[in-house]
Amino acid sequence: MQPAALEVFRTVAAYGSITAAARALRYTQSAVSRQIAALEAETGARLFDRLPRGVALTEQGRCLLGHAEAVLDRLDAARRDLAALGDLTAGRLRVGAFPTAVAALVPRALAAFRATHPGVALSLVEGLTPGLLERLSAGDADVVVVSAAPDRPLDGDRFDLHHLLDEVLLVAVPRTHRLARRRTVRLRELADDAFIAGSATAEETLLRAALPAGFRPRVDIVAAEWTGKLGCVAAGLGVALVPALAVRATPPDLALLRVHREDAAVRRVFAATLAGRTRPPAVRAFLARLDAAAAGLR
Amino acid sequence: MQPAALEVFRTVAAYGSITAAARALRYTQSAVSRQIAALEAETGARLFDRLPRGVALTEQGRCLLGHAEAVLDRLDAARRDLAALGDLTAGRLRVGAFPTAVAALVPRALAAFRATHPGVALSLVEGLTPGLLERLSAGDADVVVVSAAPDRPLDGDRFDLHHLLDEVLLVAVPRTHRLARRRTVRLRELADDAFIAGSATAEETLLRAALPAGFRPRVDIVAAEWTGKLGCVAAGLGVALVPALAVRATPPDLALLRVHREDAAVRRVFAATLAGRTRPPAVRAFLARLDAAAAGLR
DNA sequence: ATCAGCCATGCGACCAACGAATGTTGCGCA
DNA sequence: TGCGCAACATTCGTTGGTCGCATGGCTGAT
Repeated sequence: MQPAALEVFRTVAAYGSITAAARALRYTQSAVSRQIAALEAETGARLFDRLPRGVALTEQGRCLLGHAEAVLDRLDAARRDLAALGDLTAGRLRVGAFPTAVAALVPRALAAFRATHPGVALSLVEGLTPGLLERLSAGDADVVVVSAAPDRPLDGDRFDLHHLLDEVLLVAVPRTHRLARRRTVRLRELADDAFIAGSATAEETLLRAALPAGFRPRVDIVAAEWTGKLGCVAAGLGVALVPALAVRATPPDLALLRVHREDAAVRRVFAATLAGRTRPPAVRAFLARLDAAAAGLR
Repeated sequence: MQPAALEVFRTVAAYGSITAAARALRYTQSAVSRQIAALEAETGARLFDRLPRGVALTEQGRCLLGHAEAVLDRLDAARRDLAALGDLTAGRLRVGAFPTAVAALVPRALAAFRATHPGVALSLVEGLTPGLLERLSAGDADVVVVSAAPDRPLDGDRFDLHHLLDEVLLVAVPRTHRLARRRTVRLRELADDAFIAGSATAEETLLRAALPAGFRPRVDIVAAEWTGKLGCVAAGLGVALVPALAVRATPPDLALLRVHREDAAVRRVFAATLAGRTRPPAVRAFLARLDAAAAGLR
């Protein structure tokens, strides 16, 4: 029941002649004759009636023909699908990323990926680093973009980590602020400024951890959304801490200043895949897009 | 892409281990390892990630697995179907027969066939001999029951003819008829009797041809159906010619007499299949039932 | 540090399938 | 009726693929 034999069988059935099929397949007549004989021996059924001019399918031959064509078609489909997976004209890519990466980095990479590989089905889930790595381990994601503080590195044994960039912390100030022309500030220079905090959880878990232990900003206003937060800053109500990845472009009515690296521990951003697993072609191509997007944001 | 390789692939995927799959398949580990390697070379894709403990499917491996299982399942289905066709637990049988054969002979054979092979789908079409042979040639019937006068034999080159019986001509007479106790009559003994003819066409084409040239029966009544015809005979309105195959059993109120063989040319009844074609198992089995049914009617 | 488990690979042997040539059968033509 | 042709079957020698056996490299556990 080898596919080669089924192909021979199908051709003989189509031509109604062993000799003609042999010509078409560029085999000798004896080879085709023996292939058919072997198939008949294996199935225990006579598949062709030998007529004076050629051969004709028997009932059992017609029965097998349908199955044979289905099998050969399915094998072709398998080859096509595998090739499509290889050259990225089909397939899927399941990406996970932490919230601020979803703001600009990952969407840009996804857009570039889709532009060149429109056949690949994309999906994106947002989550926090531990949950994302859990998804990756469970096989529910192909690649996840995660972050880690330098003093708490990720498990390099379980994951292959592809370093994308180091996230810097920015301070958004009004254009009229006294430090608006500076490129870098120390946090102690902002000790007297009013801080506009973001949503409780994100602010607590992400930014607070990044700040040095001694610094306690004075919080006057809490704004849940980034737009509202930056709006408050632009209106002169105070200043705000912003992860660099959260801003797609510098708004015209405020200034973004880097926090001095000694004041804010940068978070390292990686693309993670399962260790020991070969990265599917789609993942490899997406990593290249992520690199480009990260370079644009650096 | 040989089925054996796909089977190995499926087993390795199921066990997650080349060694375990080899044990299950009663192969050596090296054979399985090389089968997988060959499959990867053929597809141009890495199908498994080699882990410290066993192997794990890659994305492309999962893609192939679905196709491989479909192919293997279909091959199993093909084997089952062929076996079923061989042992008559499945398949179909398309029978054709001329009208009087449909009265008793063919239905009895079909009933016996169905009793032992309930899985085979049966179909029966009624027709005249030329049309039936046309159907057979066109592949629209598997076996046809046909009749022929001895002086006009069927084309033995195009058809394999299996002789079932010779149809005798009967005369139906009332129980009170002067010849009712006889077993055989000469037609000239009925020269003064009134004949009840059947439907015009059937009577003309079938019976008239069977009668000797010199005999002209006196026709008083025409009755289209067999039941009405025999009813008229029972009522004493006359006598009627009846092909033996048209009567399932002797009605209680009339007598059936054989016409002397010199007076009526018997029609030979055959089961015909295409010459040079091997008879499918269902046809062979049905021919045996036809033989038995014919023996019962002889 | 040694051991055990797992996969990859080199080697020799075997079997299956191929091509070339020949045999067999049935049809068509002179 | 005999011959030639066309198509399928069969035999023989060769070749390539696949198996078992053995070995080696690697990793995690005792």
